[in-house]
Amino acid sequence: MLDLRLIRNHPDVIRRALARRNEDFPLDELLSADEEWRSHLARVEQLKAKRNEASEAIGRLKREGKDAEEAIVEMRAVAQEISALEARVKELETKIHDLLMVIPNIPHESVPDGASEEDNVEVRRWGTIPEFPNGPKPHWEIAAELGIVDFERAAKVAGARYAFLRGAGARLERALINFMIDLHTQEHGYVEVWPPFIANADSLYGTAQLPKFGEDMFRIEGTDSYLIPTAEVPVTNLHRDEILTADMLPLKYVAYSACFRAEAGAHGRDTRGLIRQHQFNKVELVQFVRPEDSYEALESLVRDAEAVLQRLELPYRVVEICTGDLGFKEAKKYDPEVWMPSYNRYVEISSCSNFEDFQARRANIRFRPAPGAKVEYVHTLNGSGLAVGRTLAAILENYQQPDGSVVIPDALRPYMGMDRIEPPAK
RNA sequence: GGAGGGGUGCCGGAGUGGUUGAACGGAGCGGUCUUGAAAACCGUCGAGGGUUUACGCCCUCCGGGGGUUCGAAUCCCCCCCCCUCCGCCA
Repeated sequence: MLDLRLIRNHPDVIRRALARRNEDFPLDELLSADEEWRSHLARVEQLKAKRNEASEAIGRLKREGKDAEEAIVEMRAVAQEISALEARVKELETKIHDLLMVIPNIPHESVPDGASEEDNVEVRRWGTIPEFPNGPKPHWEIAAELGIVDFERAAKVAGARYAFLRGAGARLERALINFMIDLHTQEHGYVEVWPPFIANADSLYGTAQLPKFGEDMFRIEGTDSYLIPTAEVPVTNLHRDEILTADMLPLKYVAYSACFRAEAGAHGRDTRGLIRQHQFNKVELVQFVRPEDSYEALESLVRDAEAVLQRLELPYRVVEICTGDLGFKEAKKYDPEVWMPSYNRYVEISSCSNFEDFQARRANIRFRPAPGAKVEYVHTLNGSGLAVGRTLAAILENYQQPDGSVVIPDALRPYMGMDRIEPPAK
């Protein structure tokens, strides 16, 4: 959510932001609703002031045992006028609020202009792309031959876009989760939390999945709760409606969660393998920081995500997302992308964003900069560190061997208890 | 799921229709005292919004939403959450 006063006083700033995003938004409608709201509000408040004054006088008269009937009758009329005007005020407030909920965040000045993902900017590459003389096998073939992923039975049990991991596959998933969390807690200063995997509508408004993206989530029938699409939701909302003290910041959390995505509109994309599932595991990093620190925090957040790829010795690049590809709530975003041999390209495996105060305003997360000072909104950030299923796929593909086995990256061996996944004996 | 109790400011905790935005504590902030600190004492101290060049003025907020009333933290209705006991369950 943007600051209504910023919109009111600097509509040019908003207009430019919308243009950079190539986004249609009825800004003039919002501005005129705001103007009308304020003029009605002024009148209602005048009447209320009058009423308050009269009510106090009535109280005084009654205490003195005098007759107050005349004033009461007069105020009865005023009360009616107030409720009529107030209805209009509320209507306008609802309209303004609804519009504020769907106006996207302002891209940071440093975000490259662009129309689509074609215009995203690669900022760095790391690692060496492996060669496969006989061509790389896709991870779903490798997994099938190793007997570690079962899509068919998952389809029988749950449906399309679910997976059963088995044996070393299941263990690899679990090893990755533990490895990632340990790295972030022990070396990057994050506090581990284990969140609920269900969140209520208030939380989803707070982090801005709602109202615009309800279709992408699984709603629990008969409730206003949803399966979380990412741990970002519960972990950011951990501090909803709170005033933090300055010494708590920066506040850095790492959380494992299963993530659930209905993926409306994704039919036909990445239908094979582990890349796009309705349920997947993710280790998420979430930070609450002072506003002046948030861009520095974004850089270190990306480095924290990259560290996972480096430890696993997976080749990757980092892409800076352009204005046209930037998500609704993001002010700036970097996507680390891992090399996926069978795709012959880099594939998104993390997404690290600074939301500035966009989520903090919605979720009402504030802090007191100094004892006695006025409260301010914090800045929130988050990033995957990393998407576990995609990491597993990347390991299978990048570490595949000519004999059908898959070597386990060194960093993972203590967690796996093996240094190689062997194909079953025939 | 059933029964009972409860949700008040940064925290604790009063307050059941008329100067209560809220007593009293604590924390914080400013000051007196002190070489310094502690203690003591004095003062200050919620959030959001409208309006104003500004000082200020005004409105709203006591879990959320409706209602009654000239007037509601206080009365009525619905909902949510927390606690205790019972049931169920891992």
